[in-house]
Amino acid sequence: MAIPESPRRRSRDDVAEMALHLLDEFGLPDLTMRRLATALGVQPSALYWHFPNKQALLAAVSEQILAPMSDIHLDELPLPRAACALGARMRECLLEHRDAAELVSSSLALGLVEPPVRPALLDAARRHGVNDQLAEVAAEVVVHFVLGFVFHEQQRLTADSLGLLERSPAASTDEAGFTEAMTLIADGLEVSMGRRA
Amino acid sequence: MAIPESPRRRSRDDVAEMALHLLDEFGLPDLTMRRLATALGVQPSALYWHFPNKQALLAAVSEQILAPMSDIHLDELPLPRAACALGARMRECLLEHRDAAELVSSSLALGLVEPPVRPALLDAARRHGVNDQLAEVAAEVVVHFVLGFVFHEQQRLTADSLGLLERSPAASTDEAGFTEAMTLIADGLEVSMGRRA
DNA sequence: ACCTGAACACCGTTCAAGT
DNA sequence: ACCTGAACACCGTTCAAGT
Repeated sequence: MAIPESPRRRSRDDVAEMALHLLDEFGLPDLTMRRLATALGVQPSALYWHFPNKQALLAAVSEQILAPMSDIHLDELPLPRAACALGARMRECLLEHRDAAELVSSSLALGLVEPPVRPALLDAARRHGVNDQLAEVAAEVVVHFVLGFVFHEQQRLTADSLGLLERSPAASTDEAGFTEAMTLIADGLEVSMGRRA
Repeated sequence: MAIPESPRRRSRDDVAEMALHLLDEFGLPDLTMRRLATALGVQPSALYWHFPNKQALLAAVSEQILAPMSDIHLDELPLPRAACALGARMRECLLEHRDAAELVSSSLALGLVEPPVRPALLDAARRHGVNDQLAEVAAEVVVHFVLGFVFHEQQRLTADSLGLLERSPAASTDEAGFTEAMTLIADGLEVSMGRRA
């Protein structure tokens, strides 16, 4: 009398979601198409119906990671403070998921994902009558710095979870270095704004 | 009568040099241990006598790429100008070799290679009586920004050498964006120095 | 529309054994 | 000291065929 389980088919989103899950559990090097297929109860070739290739799949995962970026509200923050806030938020998003900085970095470089912080920063610039081009430069500096910084941070995380790493001086003193660097960038931004005004 | 060619053995440096050559010719994804072995006329397993693993080999290649960093002379340049000069030099080094930014980025994150610009920047700071810690922050910002920027730049290079890329508006307007960003960083550095003095 | 089965052309790494 | 030969345990991707 039991209605036979219809063999549930997967959507594109199901696949990306499972990929993110595997990323957190096993890390980027072990996020393979074959592992992902197995986790979904499917043949590896089935994934190629949903995505043209692995890079496209990884781009979808990148988008998931960066999705929380859009519910930040900067209100009337001036450009330099907005840059700081966006950089900090981006770091938080990346730190939520294992190897996220490396993954997003490559999706971004390949142009498969839109640079985060850019739209919000352009918006903030316009509200305060600041040149678009300056906002573009700021976005580039912030995005690259944050990705590089967190990349480094996360590699160290997995390195000493692996037991390597001779010196591990308590937890990370990274937090302070990060905000200090973001302040430096904000200061530079302020000077540039003054020069143009 | 001919003296038989002694089967020339390879040094560690020979291997790294050939790897750099293959990197330029075929790019990072095609720089495999097997290809490298073939190019050297040797079995893949032979490489593991010279290097414990592929990452170590790639670190040696990274060092070659960054080697020209050390023949820059900053003389009496103040810290912000030194940062600009070092960033620009680092970009030049990276642009000399295909996919260099991606490669160096990962060697650096793994801690297998020493951060370029850092020693020279610390030196410049000391000569001018600037706090070490500020030089550290500056080094981090510059290194991460340059790597991220050039990574992006190089990915676009290989992307449109591959024929992809819908819009290719003449050559790259990257040069201008880069110097502008470095100036922004230098300005921030100057402000920070002022605050501490 | 969504997936299977089977194959193709590769990978990095290990290890006993040779010279 | 430096390398061979052979194997192990994998990869991403394609494609005809199934339902």
